[in-house]
Amino acid sequence: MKESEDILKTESQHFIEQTIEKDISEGKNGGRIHTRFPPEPNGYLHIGHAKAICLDFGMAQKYGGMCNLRFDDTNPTKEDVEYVDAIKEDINWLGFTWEEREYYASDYFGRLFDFAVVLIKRGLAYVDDQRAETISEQKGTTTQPGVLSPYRGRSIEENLTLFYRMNEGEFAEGSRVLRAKIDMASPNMHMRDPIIYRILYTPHHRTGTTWKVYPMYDFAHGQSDYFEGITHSLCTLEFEVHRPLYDWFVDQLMDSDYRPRQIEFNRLNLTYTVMSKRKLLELVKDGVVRGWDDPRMPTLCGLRRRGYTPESIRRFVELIGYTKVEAINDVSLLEYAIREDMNKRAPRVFGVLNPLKVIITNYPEEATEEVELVNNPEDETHGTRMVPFGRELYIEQEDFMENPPHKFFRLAPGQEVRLKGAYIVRCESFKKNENGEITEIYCTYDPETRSGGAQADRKVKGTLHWVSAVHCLDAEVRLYDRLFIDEDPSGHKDIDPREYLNPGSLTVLTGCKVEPSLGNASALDKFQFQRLGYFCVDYDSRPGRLVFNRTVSLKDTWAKVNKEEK
RNA sequence: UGUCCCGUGGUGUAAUUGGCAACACGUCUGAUUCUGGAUCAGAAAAGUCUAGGUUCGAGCCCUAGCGGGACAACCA
Repeated sequence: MKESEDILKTESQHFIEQTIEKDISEGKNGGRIHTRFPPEPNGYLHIGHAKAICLDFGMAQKYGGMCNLRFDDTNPTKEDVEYVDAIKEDINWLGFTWEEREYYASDYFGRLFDFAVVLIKRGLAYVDDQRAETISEQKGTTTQPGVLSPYRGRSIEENLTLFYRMNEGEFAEGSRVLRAKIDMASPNMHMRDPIIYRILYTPHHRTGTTWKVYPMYDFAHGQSDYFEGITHSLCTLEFEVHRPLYDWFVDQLMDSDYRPRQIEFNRLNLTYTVMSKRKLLELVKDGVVRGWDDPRMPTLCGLRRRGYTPESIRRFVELIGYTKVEAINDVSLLEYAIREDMNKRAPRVFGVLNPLKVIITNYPEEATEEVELVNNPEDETHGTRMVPFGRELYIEQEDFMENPPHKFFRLAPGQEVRLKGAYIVRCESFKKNENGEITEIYCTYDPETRSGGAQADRKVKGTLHWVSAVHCLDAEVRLYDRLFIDEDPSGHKDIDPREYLNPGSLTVLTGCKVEPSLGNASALDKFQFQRLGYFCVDYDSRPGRLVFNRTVSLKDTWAKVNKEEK
């Protein structure tokens, strides 16, 4: 019954899928689907871009189309090749490919220039000699129409000559621009004779000094879509008001039934972080974080270093969906996505973050043995491993209390716990130093309770992780917390998000102890430190000097109970 | 005193296009467990921003409000 219901239940589609399917059914563009992902190479990609990437490439995949990678490199003053390579690496890492279709808006500078000439010849573009401030003033306001530029009536010949001369380097930057002649009274500010070409002498990272004039975004994007045969140009909501202009240029360009259309969706916002490239750049420049790939950054390289997998990011994007509602998504959903992924895949290991020495007084002095531990209880195929056990061990400081509260299931004087995979031990006594800090715990073990042994089924409340003191490896562990203490740090007018920085966003722990099997782990290897969370080997890690990043903690209901009782 | 976009449990989304408001996360129970994790079973939680209208029937269509956002870069 339930199964048939599931089958009958039509899979729900978001509004972009619905639009695309409608276009297909109406036979638009011959039923062809072609999208593009168009980053500007002026910074690193962040998880907001991942949302766009999943859509652009995802729609192409789903509807048997193609997705181009196109660098929107129309502003040489802000762009650099450094970013081109990083962007490509991140897209590939996420699991998408543009095959051989790697394009640049700068590839179209010639065609764009020719198109501008066509517009001039049709009387639809003119050279304006006024300064930026004057043009801006004449634009009017959102409630008042603009005034016409005194240069608006120039002859076609004069416009043509001036535009060519602009590109020959005869005029200073800022002295002249080319504008489309549309409507200075339009309620849409973008239609009030938008600037389409400006003079720039900064060399371009790909075209060098070939060009002295560069097209503006609005004069490059739709046209590039058109040149590439893009059918669905998906972008974020803030470009909604640009759409009439996009369409206006396409109208001038069209010479067949083919036409690209722009569809806008909501940008990704995450709680407790900032997402704009500018603000992220400030964090890097100010040294608030260690770089673009700092594990606290929402950049893809940062998330990668933190231990996030491409699968978890794609899953998160799938969970939040695409709408036109401006929402702020909870980071805890992103954390859910990585936990869900790692739970199935990450090998379980023992790591002790804040070690406390335990001595098993009735265990033979020099003896050592190996116990067998399951690598992943969620997946038998991961097998088992042998972990050394001995008389002296380390457990977590948190796992012992001299005066335990009610319902504390761990070690305390007279209380019993299981050391996972090994024996049940009872705390008999402990030692304190002159500061009153507990330095050593003395336990006895019950040899019959070894896992798999005669008394193994004896029930105790708690199970602890541990490492053997003589065998374990030292490690540094970096714990991360949210970068900001405010849910929406950039959502307050006139307040700099940096006012809300979390001073405790990074905690570096040294002298942590991990089991010996971790000795040859390499960068980005991922593990579950049992009872603690998911951890990932950092790029800084070296044999003999291991460094781990905590990706995310395990859900900790004990911590919650504790907090509530406080 | 403009134009455009958007208002559905705490959060994010869905509702077969006008037919009993569903799913996920989170929360709370209980079972189970050699991870206080995971897993399994169950529960609470919105009557769809407001007021009208059309209709047998409105989250969906219409009107008017209210609230939020985008737009006046030689940025993208």
